[in-house]
Amino acid sequence: MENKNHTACLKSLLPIRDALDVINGKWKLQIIIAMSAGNTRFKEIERQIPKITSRMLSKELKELEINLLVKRTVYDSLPVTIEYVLTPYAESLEKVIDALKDWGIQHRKKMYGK
Amino acid sequence: MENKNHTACLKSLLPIRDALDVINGKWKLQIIIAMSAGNTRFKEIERQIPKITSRMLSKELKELEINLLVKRTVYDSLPVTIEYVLTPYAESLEKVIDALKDWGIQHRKKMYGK
DNA sequence: CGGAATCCAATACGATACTG
DNA sequence: CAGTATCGTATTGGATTCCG
Repeated sequence: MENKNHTACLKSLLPIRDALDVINGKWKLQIIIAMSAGNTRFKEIERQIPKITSRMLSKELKELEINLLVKRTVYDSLPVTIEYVLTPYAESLEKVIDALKDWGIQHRKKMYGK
Repeated sequence: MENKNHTACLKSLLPIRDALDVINGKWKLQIIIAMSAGNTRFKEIERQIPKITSRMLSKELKELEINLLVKRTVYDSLPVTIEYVLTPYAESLEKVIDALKDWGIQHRKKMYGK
């Protein structure tokens, strides 16, 4: 970081905020994880995530859908069923998530001893 | 992400939250950028960041110091001067920041067209 | 089942004034 | 200069109830 110039760094603030907004919040990553484990139905996902409320799950799924990470499909069965699946695009987050995880792991060691 | 198992993903949530907590918020990265440009004094940093208040700068600098990213030094000059510098440890954030920036850039293209 | 509506609590952030 | 104190606002998340 120190070897980059100021204006170049400033310009990168916007995309960084974009990225943070997408994955931040208390539930987004937990939802992605629950879905990556194969859960596709609203109630299924809800059961996988302790303490989440239907209100928050609904809200977060909408945001993930807007950001093209989740696809929502309504099936015309009786009763109608609704399926949530991660899009292939969601895999592009992997590098970001891994970077955060790696840094988080070593930071925790540094802060609280290994 | 899809090819990892659920419990392994769940375990990574804690370090990810650690990392996000450190860099999240409206000002943290702006402060780091201002400091990486060579600003070391409180008022200097404040001037580099439009709209930040002394209250927020003070609060965020404390948190960055707690997380070992910033070193605060009091010099016994007259009047006393105080210097803030990024620690070498702060450079370890580079990979995280770059990953966020890269994803953010391509996400913005995907969402709003190139 | 898959939510929406309403209300409430906590936290983040801002404005302003002031201090050693 | 380098902050602190106080207050107000805004955004976020939670609890509960209800609906087709």
